[in-house]
Amino acid sequence: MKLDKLVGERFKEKPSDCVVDSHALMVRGGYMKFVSNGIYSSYMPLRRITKKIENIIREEMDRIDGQEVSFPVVMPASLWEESGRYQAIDNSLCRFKDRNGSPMVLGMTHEEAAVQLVREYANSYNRYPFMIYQIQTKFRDEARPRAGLIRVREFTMKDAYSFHTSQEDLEQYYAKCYHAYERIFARAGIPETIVVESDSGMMGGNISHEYMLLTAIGEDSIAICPECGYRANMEAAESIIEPMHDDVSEELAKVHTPEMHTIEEVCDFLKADAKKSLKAVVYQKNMTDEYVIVFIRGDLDVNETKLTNFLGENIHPAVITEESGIKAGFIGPVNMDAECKPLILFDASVKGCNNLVCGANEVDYHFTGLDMDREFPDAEYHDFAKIITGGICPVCKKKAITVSRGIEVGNIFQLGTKYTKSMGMSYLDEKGESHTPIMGCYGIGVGRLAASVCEAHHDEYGPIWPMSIAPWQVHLCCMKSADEEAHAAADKMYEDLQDAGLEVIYDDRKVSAGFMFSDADLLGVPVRVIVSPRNLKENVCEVVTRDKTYSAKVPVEETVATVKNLVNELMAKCKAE
RNA sequence: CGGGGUGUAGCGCAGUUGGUAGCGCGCCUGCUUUGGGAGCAGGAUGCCGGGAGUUCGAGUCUCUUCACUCCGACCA
Repeated sequence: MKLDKLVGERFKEKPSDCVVDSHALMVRGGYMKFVSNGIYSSYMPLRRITKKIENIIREEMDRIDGQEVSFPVVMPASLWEESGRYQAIDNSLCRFKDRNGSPMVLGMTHEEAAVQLVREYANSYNRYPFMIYQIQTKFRDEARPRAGLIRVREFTMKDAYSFHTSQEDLEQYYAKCYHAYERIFARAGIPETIVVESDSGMMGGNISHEYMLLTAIGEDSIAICPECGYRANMEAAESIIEPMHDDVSEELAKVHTPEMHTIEEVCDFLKADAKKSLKAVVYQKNMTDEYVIVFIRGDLDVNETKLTNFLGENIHPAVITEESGIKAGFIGPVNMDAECKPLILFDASVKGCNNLVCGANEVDYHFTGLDMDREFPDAEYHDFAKIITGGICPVCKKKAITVSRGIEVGNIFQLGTKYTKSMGMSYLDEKGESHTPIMGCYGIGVGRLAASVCEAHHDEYGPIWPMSIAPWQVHLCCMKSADEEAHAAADKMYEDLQDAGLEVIYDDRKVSAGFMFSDADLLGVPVRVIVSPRNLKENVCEVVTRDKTYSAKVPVEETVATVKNLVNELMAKCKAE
């Protein structure tokens, strides 16, 4: 490919709406163009990258006996009504009507389509297990797309669905997929991706894992224990708190705390540690608006995922009205008799604590000396707290937890029978008895993976693509192309490199060296070959790598072989273990 | 969904008390250049996001609407 005709503009200035490096570099490098909120078109360099990623995924899915299929982007609402998700999912599911007025949806995930595809076929135990997958466009009407390709509304995803006749069989296959995923990320150039336990969220099911690339710009928080290797998404990480119990339990006493609403204000005023306070966090159930108050230690935060899972329904931060009787800022468990009859829950962090500060349910008053065991001997405690850095590891019990940010580049779920059951899929076993098959599902966002690799491997000048997914393998620069001899030599080099089976992007524009090199940096091609009159005088070409770890002057006639070896070497670095 | 911010040339931005629409980069022409985003000369490019209003006159003031964006909530 000649660079002078490559569609898409590279430019110097960082677009003002780019806040993460991968986004800025991919826009500046002519990889993609904004179309609408969370919707992008790709130019050739990005398309070549995603194609290579897709092929790596394909190879690894095929290795574990995946069968590539294709599901529709547009599906009738009736299919989603079968699983109950047409009603259950919020407006991130795009709904519309066709010309006949029939309700339709845009596929945001394809469990329903997968079951629909195989439910008649897979009616006998001897057809199991099997896995089907596709690499295709999804549309999710996300509330807040951000960070370029990291979070978009329309994107390409590999989604796979496996079907099994027993939990053991699912687990066996799940383990295979687990390793296939590790191979995919290693081959795509981010072997540092880690696996964490996760909350399975709206997908239903039990066990699930997320593949995380740790980076400060990540959207997820991950709890990691360096002592024992425990890793979990913060949403799923159990929070263990040592009870704060003083030897002497003070009396419960009401104190005047004028105009003090926040934990900080009250604790400052009473010269108490936030850890010795009881904070009330108020939510409302989405369906009924019923109030839910969680009492938690003052320095901790509520993990809303845990709360949602406990309640079995969705919640939102409460709108506290006059009529509810709740005295915002002065809420406490003692004398709680608000008119709205809130559901009262206690987080495990306050279990066994005494001498706590809490609201008195009376404006401008708090209690001191709250003793949970004395005041609420029958209270039940549950884990609602967000795990914190320095927290106790749920596995090895050491106080070693660190919380880091990460991008979720892939996930795997043990779905169970949620979709097969609701959609009436069954098979006959060897005794002729009917059973519901068990499913697993496995996703990877292709564009997000490309952006993640860029995020992990770039410098201030541009991406540094791993050889396995680089848009081209070799970037050939002809300096001073007005010089006929140099231009002719570069043209020949272009032919020779291509004849050797290499993917070459060739820049013979009559532009300054700085301009040419800046464009090359933005394209991030791993190997660069420079032909110039100066080099030709010595009968050499310069061969350098984008990551600056290799630089050599090579005799012209040896250049192709040298480059070929270098490409192979760099490709070998992108191998799975 | 809650709270901020921004909409002026392809991109980045300036535009004062309301009075002829500007700068840098990029683009086009020519000449000179050429090893890390070159120089000179000339040139093209605007419904000042949309609508309504105030005014002799609106990029500027008022109202309204849309879009984008950041923080938070949500996220198979």
